[in-house]
Amino acid sequence: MTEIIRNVRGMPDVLPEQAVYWRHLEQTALALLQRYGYAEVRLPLLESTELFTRSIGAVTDIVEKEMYTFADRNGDSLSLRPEGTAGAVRCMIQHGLLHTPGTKIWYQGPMFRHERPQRGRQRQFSQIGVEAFGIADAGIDAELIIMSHRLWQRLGLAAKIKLKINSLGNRSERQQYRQQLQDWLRQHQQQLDEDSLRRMETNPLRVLDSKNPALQQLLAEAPTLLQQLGSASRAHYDQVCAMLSASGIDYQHDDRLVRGLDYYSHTVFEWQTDELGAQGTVCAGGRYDDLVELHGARPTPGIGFAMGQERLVALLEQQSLAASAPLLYVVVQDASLRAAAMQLVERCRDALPDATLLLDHLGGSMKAQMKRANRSGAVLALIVAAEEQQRGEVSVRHMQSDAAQQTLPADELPGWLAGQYASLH
RNA sequence: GUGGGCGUAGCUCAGUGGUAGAGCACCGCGUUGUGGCCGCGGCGGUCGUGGGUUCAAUCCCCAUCGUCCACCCCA
Repeated sequence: MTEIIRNVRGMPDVLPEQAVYWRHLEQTALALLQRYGYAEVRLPLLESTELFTRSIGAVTDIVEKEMYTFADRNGDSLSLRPEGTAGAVRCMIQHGLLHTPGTKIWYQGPMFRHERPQRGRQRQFSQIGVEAFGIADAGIDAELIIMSHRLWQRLGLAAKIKLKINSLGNRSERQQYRQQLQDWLRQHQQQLDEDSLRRMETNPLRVLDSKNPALQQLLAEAPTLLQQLGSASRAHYDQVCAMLSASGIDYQHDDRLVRGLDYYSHTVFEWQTDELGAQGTVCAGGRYDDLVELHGARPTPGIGFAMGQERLVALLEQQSLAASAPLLYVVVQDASLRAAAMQLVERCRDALPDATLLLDHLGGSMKAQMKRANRSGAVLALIVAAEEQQRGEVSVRHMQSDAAQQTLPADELPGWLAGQYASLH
């Protein structure tokens, strides 16, 4: 027998039952983003590899070992996007959209990282990303966070998701801190584990993320970024915090929140849940005031965040989403009546543009068809049979109540159905 | 990339060194033109794959692949 081909590891299918939650998430998010003035962009999945090495940071794991990179037929190095901000920035610069300050965009789609799959982590995963360009004021930092909080509320997830924030300061403050932290870590080398010793050299800020409990205790004594901030950076961060407080947003300042990507500066934040195991970050982002300049355009501040759709869907699946039942399921006595039945259903569809009307195409005994009608959850079953047909009539059976089956002229069916539909809504 | 758990029917799982079972699902019958509940019957498995031990392996051993969880990384 021919071997059955499976999906590629880490690239999962979304089946109908789950897709309902995806739709719900995307529709809810889209409506909210529009209300805050964000415009949609559609970005390619493939970009020049250099775009990512330049913006994400050459020594990050994402670039070093997680990108799907390959040579195009002409030899160019291309990569499947491992995140969305780099492509968004590229797009904005390329099309001159940064000349008008205050451009706000969003995008949605799959990202790719070659990681070992585990709960809440796939090789192809989807994000909804949001970016605002050209706004230096702390108000946009706060608004982005407030907007995301509003989304959690809309989705009924607010109680499960907590906000952590920190400031990484500007480039020079961060560099100074990096040096300071590295020195401090060196003094405590003998207490560090293998991973941390490695990161101490390559990316010392990441040591702060360690999950090793013994290390966490030690790191509580380490110098903090906040202490290192100059007055302007500190004022910016304080403003963000003040605006969040004023809006009633609960947040927790976290000295160890440093984010994985190199391009962040100033405000960084993560929305986390403890209901998804080890991958609890459901939405994360921050400022990247140097990124546009890094890509060769005029310096332009930026800020954005990305939501992990799989993770949010996993939380949404804990609640039930009422699927709307079909109004009608059409049962046909024998195949010779199917054409007439189809015409009748189409007339009904003309009269009820929003209702779900199903015609049985599998045939078989009426008993078998009625079983399918029942399983479909339809409110009504329409029976198209020879005897009624000769009188120009059809029968309607109420599947969800004890009401008696009734017979009515086929011509009156669309109008009668519309009445039934109206009484249900 | 590292470590651990698990791979038996479409799904959830039980089970035994002598080549397998349940529940659910699916199909049919109990109505000559009518669902749900109930009863009866049926379909469905190279027990992940390859090798080894054994008279004999789905069961024991090894390898491999897949999957899940954690590390790592991060949405």
